[in-house]
Amino acid sequence: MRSAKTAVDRPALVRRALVELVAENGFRGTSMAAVAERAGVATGTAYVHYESKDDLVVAAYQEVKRGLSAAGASAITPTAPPAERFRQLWYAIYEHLASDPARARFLVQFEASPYAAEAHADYLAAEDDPLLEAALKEDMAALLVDLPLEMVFELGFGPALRLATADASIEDAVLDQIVRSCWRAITRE
Amino acid sequence: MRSAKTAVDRPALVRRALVELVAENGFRGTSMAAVAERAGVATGTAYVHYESKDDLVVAAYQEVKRGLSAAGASAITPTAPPAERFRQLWYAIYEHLASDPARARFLVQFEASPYAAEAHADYLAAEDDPLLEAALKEDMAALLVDLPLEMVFELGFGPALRLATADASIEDAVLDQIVRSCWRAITRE
DNA sequence: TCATTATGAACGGACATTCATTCACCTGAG
DNA sequence: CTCAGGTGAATGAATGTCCGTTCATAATGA
Repeated sequence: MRSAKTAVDRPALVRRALVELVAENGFRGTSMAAVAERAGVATGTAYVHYESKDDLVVAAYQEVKRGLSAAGASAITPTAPPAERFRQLWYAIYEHLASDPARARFLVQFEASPYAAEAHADYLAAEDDPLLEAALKEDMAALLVDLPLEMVFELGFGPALRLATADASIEDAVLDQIVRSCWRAITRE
Repeated sequence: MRSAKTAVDRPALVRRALVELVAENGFRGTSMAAVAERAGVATGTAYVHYESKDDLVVAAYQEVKRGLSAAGASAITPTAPPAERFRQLWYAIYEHLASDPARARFLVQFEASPYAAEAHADYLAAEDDPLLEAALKEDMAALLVDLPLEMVFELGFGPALRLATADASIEDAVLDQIVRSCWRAITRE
């Protein structure tokens, strides 16, 4: 607790190794043995901190999502008008992910997988994405298209996620245009 | 005995079973035994027609993609202006997938998976999406944003794919708005 | 010392793949 | 028309590998 040096956060190493390996090889291609090796830890260590592979996967997902929320929340000016808040959020999410594409690739695979269905249930029970949702709500809600919130997120932020998946960097002018298009996609006419 | 005409297309049954099971349970959750059972054939039958599970998965993907191209191609009026051709294509793709969400869910998972990387190589070698690409090219190309073709597809048609994943039907007015937003997303300002 | 965490060999089950055998259907000789 | 023989498809039990998980034991540190 005192010295920062001796304390190695092994659970964090394990989560990070999982995210990287899933990004590289998919869920089918990443074994717990490989995760442990990448994390520099013994096979059994992951099971000291996580009940099962699924448990670890969900924990890693939640960590990535929390990081995303934090990056988003710190970028928002609460007093800005909705379109501007959306732009701030969008950029923050894109840059957070693009600075570390492994997270983006992990997210894409997780959200396409049946893990997402399970995690979604827990999620709704525990209030969906408190930070991001709060940032969108209230005055913004009146402007939004009448679709399930899930689809609003997909249309609004899905492209940020998927663009961050690629290594190629994108010019700011093009990004600007894409952000505006995303905003138009989720906005009433 | 019946006429020889009654022959069942077992490879097609196997591909279809794979698509359904992957849509329901993901790649991790679908075994070849389960695929065979769903298809109503023996375990070994799949291996008469496909070298491996990967081979089957890729074959199923290509079939779904061909179906998509066909649906798109038959919906296009070659003489219509680009924006209108895009709209026709978008609707055709959306309706083709929404009429059978298993295909959409399979595609989403396939394209997020490491299978996609392999399949992509074969794809580029064998000319990328001949029908769709041709529909977009020429007079349309000049209007498009300067991004890799892959991203143009993602921005332009990704929402159609992901919307088709849900069971909830969407009002035409909303769809119309989304199509226009997709067009704006891939179009120069 | 005691409690907590780490270790990695070992276990059991699941899964992709194989293969010896059976089946369905055709061919053409009788 | 019949039927022996040939061909490829179909079968499903068997095989070997991989992988998630466990656990007896060791290290760590308070």
